[in-house]
Amino acid sequence: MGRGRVQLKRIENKINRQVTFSKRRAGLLKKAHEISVLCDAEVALIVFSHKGKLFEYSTDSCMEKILERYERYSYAERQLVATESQPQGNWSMEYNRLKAKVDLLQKNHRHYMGEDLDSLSLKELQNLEQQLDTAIKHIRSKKNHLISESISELQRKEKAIQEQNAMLAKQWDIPGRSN
Amino acid sequence: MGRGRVQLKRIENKINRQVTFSKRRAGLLKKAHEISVLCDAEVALIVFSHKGKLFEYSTDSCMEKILERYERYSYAERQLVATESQPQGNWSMEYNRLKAKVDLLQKNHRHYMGEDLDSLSLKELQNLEQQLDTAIKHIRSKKNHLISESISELQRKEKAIQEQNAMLAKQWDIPGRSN
DNA sequence: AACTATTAATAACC
DNA sequence: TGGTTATTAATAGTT
Repeated sequence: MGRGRVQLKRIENKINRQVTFSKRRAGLLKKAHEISVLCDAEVALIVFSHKGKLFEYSTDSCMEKILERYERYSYAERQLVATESQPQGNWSMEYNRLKAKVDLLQKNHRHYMGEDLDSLSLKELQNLEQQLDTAIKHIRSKKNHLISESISELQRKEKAIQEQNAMLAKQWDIPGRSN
Repeated sequence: MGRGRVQLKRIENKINRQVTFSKRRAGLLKKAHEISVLCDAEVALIVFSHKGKLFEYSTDSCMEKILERYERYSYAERQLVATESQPQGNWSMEYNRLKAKVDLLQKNHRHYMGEDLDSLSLKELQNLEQQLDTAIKHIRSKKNHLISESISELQRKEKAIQEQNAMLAKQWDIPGRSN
């Protein structure tokens, strides 16, 4: 949508790239905001320019909450990445980062325990409820699976014992009773 | 860019909102990808639908790296504030202690999400179920409280408006009509 | 899921 | 950067 089509490849001209970045960035942030409002969606957008400058948009200016929610969806993978090596450079910074993470997790955990709910909005409560509902379904299904497994295990044992009993009875029957 | 302008406000029609979400989401992801390629930028985009479904785009499909870069960026600012209570002695030890704590919390959290249940015994599953049951009761009660609060707030407003209407009606009635 | 009349975004230019 | 304009791209309403 400009004078002439554009190939989807890195713009080599530096000036041109910078100008396009600036314009498209504005457009992208605008569209992110629009879908967020129009469709009642929660959006987090992070853009690092080629030079490393940060631009961001998040619904209700609440990036951390959205990232936290995102992490809920992908913890299993995140763990592998996050448990990598130790910090190279600034210990103090990395320490604070971890500490903040612990705080976040603890706060989140309290929510999952049904505690400290005062800070949550109705929407957030509904999300939490739905999440817990799903979790409890998984847990019940797992539990029932375990129970039915142990029942069939017991049944198998019972059957084996019965067969053994029958065998034993036979051993007594054959030479024994005749009426 | 469609037949007629569109107001920047939540689309109330549910079907319409869903369709618009689907279309705009595709557009947004496309634009995110384009700016990423054209301008050699690093982009992370997270979208939760109204119903809570997750959609995402990230440059080189590497969301975690970008989020970590983001956190490094934004924690760097908080660093100034957070430079209080830090460990006195062995950084490495303290760091590992915290890291272990994070791992534990994350593992625990997954259980609360109904994930990674294989390692749990029947007894543990039952405890977890009971815990979640309690939590969900608290959450529902909090939610209902919020809802009923907002209902009585609305009723109060309604009443006030009705009174105002009555007043206005009176002002017109008294000097006006004689039949 | 397609279609198309419109609007919106933006590439090139200044 | 910031503004203008010719074009293309996105999409709202419709089928």
